[in-house]
Amino acid sequence: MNEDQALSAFAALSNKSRLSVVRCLVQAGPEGMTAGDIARRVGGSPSQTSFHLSSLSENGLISSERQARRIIYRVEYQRIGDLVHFLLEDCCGGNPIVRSCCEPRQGC
Amino acid sequence: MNEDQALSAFAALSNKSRLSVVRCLVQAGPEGMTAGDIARRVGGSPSQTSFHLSSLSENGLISSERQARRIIYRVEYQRIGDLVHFLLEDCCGGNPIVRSCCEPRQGC
DNA sequence: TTATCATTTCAATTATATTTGAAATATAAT
DNA sequence: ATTATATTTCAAATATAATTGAAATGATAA
Repeated sequence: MNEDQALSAFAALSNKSRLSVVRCLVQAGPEGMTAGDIARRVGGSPSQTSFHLSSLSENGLISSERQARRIIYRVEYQRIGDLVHFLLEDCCGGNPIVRSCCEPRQGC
Repeated sequence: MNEDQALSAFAALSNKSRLSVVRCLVQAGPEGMTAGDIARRVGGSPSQTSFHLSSLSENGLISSERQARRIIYRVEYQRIGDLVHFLLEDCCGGNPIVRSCCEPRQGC
């Protein structure tokens, strides 16, 4: 992941509705969730939610697949991992304080 | 770190100038860097840079200390670590793919 | 093939963020 | 005291992002 991609990914995650979408999809797991269900769950209008889903898709943080007339969205863990990696290595030079926050039980 | 703090931190890091500031301060190390030097380094006007430094400070991503007529800024690794932790645990539920990207050599 | 459902797209509005340059503040030097 | 340096603050202008509601698209069912 390069700098511009990281900047866009940070922008995508800096919006409350979009962060909710990501969390929804993490909860939903590998089956994913349809656009309509996501909209209902995060409490947004269809067009509003579609706008946010596009933003997350364009950044590769989620992916989509058409299934009949629904569109199913799924979280892309690898891409979020790439962002974490960018933050740790490219941005913070592998600093041990930051890296220690990746351990489950480490008081961060 | 709570959700609102994470949202603000993502917003802070989603700007090119501000991300440059953070990288500058990582390079500078524990001695930190004065506002003026940061401005010159990232190629921004004093007032513009001050605006971005405020944004990063308010989010706790950097800290400042007055030294005579200069103000020295330093990166707050712990806070960036907290954000990484939020992304890994609160947002992604400790997903192993994301967590594996914290390892230095793991192809992320 | 007409109607319905799920979603996206678009243009207009509203809201938020950033830049700009001048003025204000704070500290130090002459 | 006056001047110079370092930084911030402020208001105005500009740029970017988000919301809204109506219309368009795509897929299925009657």
